Amino acid sequence: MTKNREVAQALEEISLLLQIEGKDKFKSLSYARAARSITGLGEDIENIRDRGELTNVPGIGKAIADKIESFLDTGEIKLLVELRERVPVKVWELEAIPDVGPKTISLLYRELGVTDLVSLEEALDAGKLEGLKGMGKKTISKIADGIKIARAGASRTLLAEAMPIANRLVERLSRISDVNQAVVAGSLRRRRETIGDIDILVDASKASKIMDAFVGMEDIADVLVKGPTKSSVRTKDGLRIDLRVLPTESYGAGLQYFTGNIDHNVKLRAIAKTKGLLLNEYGLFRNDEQVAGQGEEGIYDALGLDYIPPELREDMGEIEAAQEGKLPKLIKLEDIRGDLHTHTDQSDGKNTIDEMLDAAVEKDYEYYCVSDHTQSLTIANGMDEAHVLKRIEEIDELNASGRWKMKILKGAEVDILAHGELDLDDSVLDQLDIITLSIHSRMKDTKQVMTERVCHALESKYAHILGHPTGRLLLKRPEFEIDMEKVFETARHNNVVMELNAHPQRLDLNVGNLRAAKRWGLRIAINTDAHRTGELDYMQYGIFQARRGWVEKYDVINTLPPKELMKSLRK
DNA sequence: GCCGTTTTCGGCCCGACTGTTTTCAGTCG
Repeated sequence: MTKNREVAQALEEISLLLQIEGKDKFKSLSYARAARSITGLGEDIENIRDRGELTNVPGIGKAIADKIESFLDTGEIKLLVELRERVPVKVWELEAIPDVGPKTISLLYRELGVTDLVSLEEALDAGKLEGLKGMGKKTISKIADGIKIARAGASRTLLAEAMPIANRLVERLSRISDVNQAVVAGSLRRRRETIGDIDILVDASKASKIMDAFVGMEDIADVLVKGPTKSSVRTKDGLRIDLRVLPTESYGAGLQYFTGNIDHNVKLRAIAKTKGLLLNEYGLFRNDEQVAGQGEEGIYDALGLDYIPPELREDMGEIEAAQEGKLPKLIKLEDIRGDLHTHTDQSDGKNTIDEMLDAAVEKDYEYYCVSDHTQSLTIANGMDEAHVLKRIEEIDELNASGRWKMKILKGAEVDILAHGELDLDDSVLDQLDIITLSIHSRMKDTKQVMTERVCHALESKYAHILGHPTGRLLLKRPEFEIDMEKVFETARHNNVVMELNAHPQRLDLNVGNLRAAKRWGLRIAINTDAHRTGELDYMQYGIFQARRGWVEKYDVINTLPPKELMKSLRK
């Protein structure tokens, strides 16, 4: 996956440099489009290249595919090298300044020789920006302020951190009189793993009053934009919030437009055009007559598309599927019948088994698997064989007691050791209901070693589920190097289920891997990995991620009734 | 450079806001 980021960055840089050169606008847009597409892939671009399917990726044609291959083979793209020579500007630094784009960068470079933040600062201090075309006092001071923001770097926020903040905002806005409804839009509504800002849409006829209330809220550090229908602020903790107000008759169109993503919207508007229609945030229009717009459904319908759930709106095939009536029936939270990966205070969890079970019953689960860590994970107080056997006895007694109206399953999260051996003796593994295998050590193994190690573990007859298969921690630790296609193939042969770990910092598998797992005919287990009672709520984030990965109810084993669940795990 | 319900050429989403301008260019989403 690190390669995906590198390729996307290279293409994005080409796009920016082409824009700075100001030659062919559409060519530069193509590179940007391709870069966004790769960013949204999830799946390893190297695997796609190996299958010879690069040009199947939306926005990638022959020319860009060749450049990607060149980058993967040599680490270079000739065009990029040449562009950097012609325009030796550190685009990433300058582009990060708010309100500074290609035209401004071009002007600053051509007129003043500015190539990075340091030389820009020097030019500012020397008063050299004054007198340049379009550079008034306000623009110059904006640039000066923007340098600090560029230095701080773009920050992203976990979905699970942003969602409560956004919900509180929506609630506050809803309470303003004249507001009919307020709702979260943007990447938050698409349930992306991390978000860059919070987008909120308000349905109201009198916008100005709402704008005043919005920018006047506590915790607002800066007002970035304020107009009659649209405002942006930055909160004291650095989060950007965009607010758009639209009247009721445009609410659906506004929601559609504001949910995005850009490529999804662009394609929809192009389809509208072919039908002699105009689509914007006010509605879908034939000449001046509004054909649809109060609800989102009406817009998709009028464009000849099935309704596309927000989580799929990334132009990754969903529009074509909607045209053909082939959209997946996405899984829902209510479909889940139990949690198969949870911890207690017997290893590194914070609550007792009784407390966890009480919390699980609250969720109306039909089964619940207790799966604490095993011995080699000493830092998590992992259990040895004797401890696991004691736990097995205990759970048998709990089940016999009938105190909880659900089946308590005996499990363990068994460490995969250095060469793919399992961290418990077979005689003990044999007595467990569900065994989840996980990597917690040697995460810097080479791709080949890691792949062999995991695949060897999956070949064990005790391998039921592969836990958090790529080991990533969002915004913190990248996925470890591993050939997921090999892993999927081995899992397929050995009837091993892939976990979608629902912890908001993991969401592991990612979207591309979920779709790839589906292609392999693999089944998924959506598990919270809860270490305390409240974390059982993480299931909703797993469902969000599953939906983004086009996962349906029948793909997921913990939607099955208890008997069928156990049957499905048999070797 | 990409792409196809105008299909291998000729298009390429659409509008809000800002600052600097006297009507618009640049940026952003």
